[in-house]
Amino acid sequence: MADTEPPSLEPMLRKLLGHGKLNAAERTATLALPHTIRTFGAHEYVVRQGDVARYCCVLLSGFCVRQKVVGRGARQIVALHLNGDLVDLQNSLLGVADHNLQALTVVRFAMVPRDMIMRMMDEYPVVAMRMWQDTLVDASVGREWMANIGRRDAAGRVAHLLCELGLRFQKAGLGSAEAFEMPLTQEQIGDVTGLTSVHVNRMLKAFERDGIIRRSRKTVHIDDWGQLASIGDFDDQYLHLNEDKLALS
Amino acid sequence: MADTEPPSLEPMLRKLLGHGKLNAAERTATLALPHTIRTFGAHEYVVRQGDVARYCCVLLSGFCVRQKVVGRGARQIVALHLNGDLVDLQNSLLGVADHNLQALTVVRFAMVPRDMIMRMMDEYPVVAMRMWQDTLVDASVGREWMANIGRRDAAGRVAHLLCELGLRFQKAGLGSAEAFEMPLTQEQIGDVTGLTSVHVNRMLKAFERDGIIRRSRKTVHIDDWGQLASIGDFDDQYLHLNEDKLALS
DNA sequence: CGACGTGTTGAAGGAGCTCAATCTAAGTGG
DNA sequence: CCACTTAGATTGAGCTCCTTCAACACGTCG
Repeated sequence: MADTEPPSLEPMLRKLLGHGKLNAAERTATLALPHTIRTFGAHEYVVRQGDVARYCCVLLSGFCVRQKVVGRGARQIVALHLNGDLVDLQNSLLGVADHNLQALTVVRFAMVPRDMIMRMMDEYPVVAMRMWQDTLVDASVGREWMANIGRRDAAGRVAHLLCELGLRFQKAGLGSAEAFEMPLTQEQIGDVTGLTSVHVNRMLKAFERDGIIRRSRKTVHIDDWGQLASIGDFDDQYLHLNEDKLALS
Repeated sequence: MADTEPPSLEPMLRKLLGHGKLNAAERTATLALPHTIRTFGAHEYVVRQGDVARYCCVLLSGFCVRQKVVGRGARQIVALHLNGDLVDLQNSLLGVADHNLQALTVVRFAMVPRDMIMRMMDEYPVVAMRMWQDTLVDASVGREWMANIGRRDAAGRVAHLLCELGLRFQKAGLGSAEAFEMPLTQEQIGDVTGLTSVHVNRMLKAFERDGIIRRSRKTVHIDDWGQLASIGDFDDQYLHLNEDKLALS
């Protein structure tokens, strides 16, 4: 289980460096965090609502979502994670998970025990700060999704999501902003945007008809980014991709 | 301006203690955080999207909301803050505000410079941890709102919000769960729930007709909590009100 | 090859929106 | 103290965007 020889946590370090500087000692300590590697199958639940969370999961490969189930079965996806994301710091620091964590594809995690995060906090406050910032970016994305679901029409919601995916995939090295492999089914796109799969389909077809996107297999090509961004009222500021880190030491 | 004689930050300390223990030194250091007191009028913007955030605001009295404006004018309220809340740690740690902070009523803040939070982080990691936890609870509420907006019908959304307000007001000492003063106009309730003010009105009237709630002036009485919670599919877990703090030292 | 998950399409209905008028309460200035 | 103003609440009518239901197509994988 324990598998610490290769620098498994390198994707996490890269993510944290995206939020600001870390000195050599901090970088070393980050990579040295004890962890185990675990694999989950597609559709498998990694954490269930109500579980006591003992691990912070660093996503090494694959895709997973955080989601809540309301009333009788309807599902809302509240976050989408890819490559290098620190998943479930949220839950693990609050003790009891208030939502589910589910794998979309086969997924590989580096599981870091919560206690180790706490110790890191004490010894390397700056590293903790970077982790904190990461959860804040998550929250920022969440706020944008809220606005997306609450105040845009169906076309806007889907367009906005496509733009976001493009940029995030590019950043994660999984494609370009204009061409990437869609990890979500149309039903899952609906669960992100608060729509039905049927209506998501109609929106996608409409974009395709209008020459804004093209699809082949699972690949999405965004041919007219400008128009898609306009329909989705998309402004990437909320992703905090290119923050001026200087402000934060 | 500087007004450090009375323990202005006491509400913040109380909030942080809600997330876990702090020792005497940590409590003292928290109360000793340098800050200035500022008052804002109703409807005034405290922070605007795009602003460089230099302060973390502790809400001493009044109500404020965090909100985003999409496309041409539609507004989505992404968080509601009352008494003692640490507002805008989110923004202040990320540098550039990705949303607006607006006062609903006359509002008094203790403004703590961001640098002081950063220093606190170094010297008292446990205090920083409690602040982090606070932002995580904010995020948890945000996720529930997302599910509310995306996957419940209009009656459910409004009912859910009323239940949440009741519990939060009770916790903040501003009323009981069954009777509190509504700080939001129906239009603002719409901006929280992704509905129009007209439809919010119809939902409230329906609840009143069915004997679930009563309203007089701005006061809301919840007469049938069970039914309201059922309509809103309400489960207070996401508010993390009574967490088992023992888990976190 | 057959089955299941996913995507696609049509038709019909309804939940919530838009527009607009009216009503109420709480100021505000004279 | 009262006329006037204004923000917010209330109500109705019509409409539309999105859902629901249902059928069918496609492709991938056993």
